[in-house]
Amino acid sequence: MREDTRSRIQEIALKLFIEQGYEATSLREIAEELGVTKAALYYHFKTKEDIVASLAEMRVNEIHELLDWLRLQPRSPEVRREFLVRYAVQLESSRHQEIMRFLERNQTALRDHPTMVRTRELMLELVEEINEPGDPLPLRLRRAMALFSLHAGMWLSERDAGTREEKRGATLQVALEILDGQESDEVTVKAAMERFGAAG
Amino acid sequence: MREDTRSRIQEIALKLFIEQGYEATSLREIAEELGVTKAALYYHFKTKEDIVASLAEMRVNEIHELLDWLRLQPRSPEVRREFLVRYAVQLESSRHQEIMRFLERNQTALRDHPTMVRTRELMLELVEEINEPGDPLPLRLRRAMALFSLHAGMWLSERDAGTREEKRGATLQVALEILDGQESDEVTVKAAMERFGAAG
DNA sequence: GTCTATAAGTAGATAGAC
DNA sequence: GTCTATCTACTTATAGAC
Repeated sequence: MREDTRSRIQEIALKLFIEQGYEATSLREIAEELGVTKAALYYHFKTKEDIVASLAEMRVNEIHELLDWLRLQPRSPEVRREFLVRYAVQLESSRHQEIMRFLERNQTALRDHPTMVRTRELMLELVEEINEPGDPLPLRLRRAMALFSLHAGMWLSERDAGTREEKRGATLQVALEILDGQESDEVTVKAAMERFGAAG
Repeated sequence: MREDTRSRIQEIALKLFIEQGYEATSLREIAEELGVTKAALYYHFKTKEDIVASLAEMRVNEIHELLDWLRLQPRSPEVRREFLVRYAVQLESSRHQEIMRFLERNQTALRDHPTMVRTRELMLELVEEINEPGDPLPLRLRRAMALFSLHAGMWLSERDAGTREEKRGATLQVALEILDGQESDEVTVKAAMERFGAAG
């Protein structure tokens, strides 16, 4: 089947790109792990970059969905919290978590890649949407950091003690605390975490 | 002069490693930009990895200094704030800021490099030192995030509006807010920022 | 300290048989 | 769809002249 080999290539490439980096992973390695020759890869993907593009596109679509939703909402504290929860839920989806890891870890190598440029643009638009035009710099920065902390939590919690559930709960809690400047009451955080848990 | 060429190699290598990535930068490029041949590089550095090691070592030394200081202090809110300020001051030193950018952007490529492993270990020890053994996970995570936000602020503020002074002030302010859970009064933040400004 | 020349290997990519 | 064989263009690294 055509689609099967294609997606196996994506799967293996993604794994190796995360482990070793994009530049350090050769098509030979991908082919070997798949049990075929390099030439076979070229039937499914015209170039090495095309493999990257096919992976990064999935992420672009996800962010775009979120951005479309956000633009239909008014700018309010409630929407910002809801947005953070939605973003966290998206991060939890294991396939997209891997793709994001790949994108994060290969930022420099893929700097000028069109899908990469698009991803950065969309992320900046997200940050703009959760801020009001006249907001002071520290407030803008703090909101951006709240979003960013969901990413950071991902890698920090690899190491720390605790179950997976505890870690993702803690990460979301901290992100919400940062967003609201610690004003978020326990009830709000608890409610958000329940929604978060239900979606995982 | 021997030392002169050696440090010019480091300087150019650092620049190219940041711009293009470690793997994507060849010794030919470094040599060309320096105006010598590849062979000349090999007189100063045995391998490409040795150039990296010489760069990463500077960072290791800086973190170690901070860790040594931190271990002599009691674990208190004041010390944690003071630590954040010291860390921010270190980040401001332009040479080390570049080295850190290099390390951040090439994490995957340098994953197994000894100096890289050492850097990660030291960072984790710093995080341990600003936490008490029995602290709950969300609190631990938030403190780690405060430290991390100083890094994030570095790249976020590349884009945002405002002067360099405003940006670094805002970044430190946000980091302190995250650390204390917004409890830090204005006076404390102002005092910290003044110290920060004096060191830049 | 820097050069020329070259070794030895790998990369991404293609042509054409099956 | 996958193969073998091959091309071209690099790469890191070394030997030895100046």
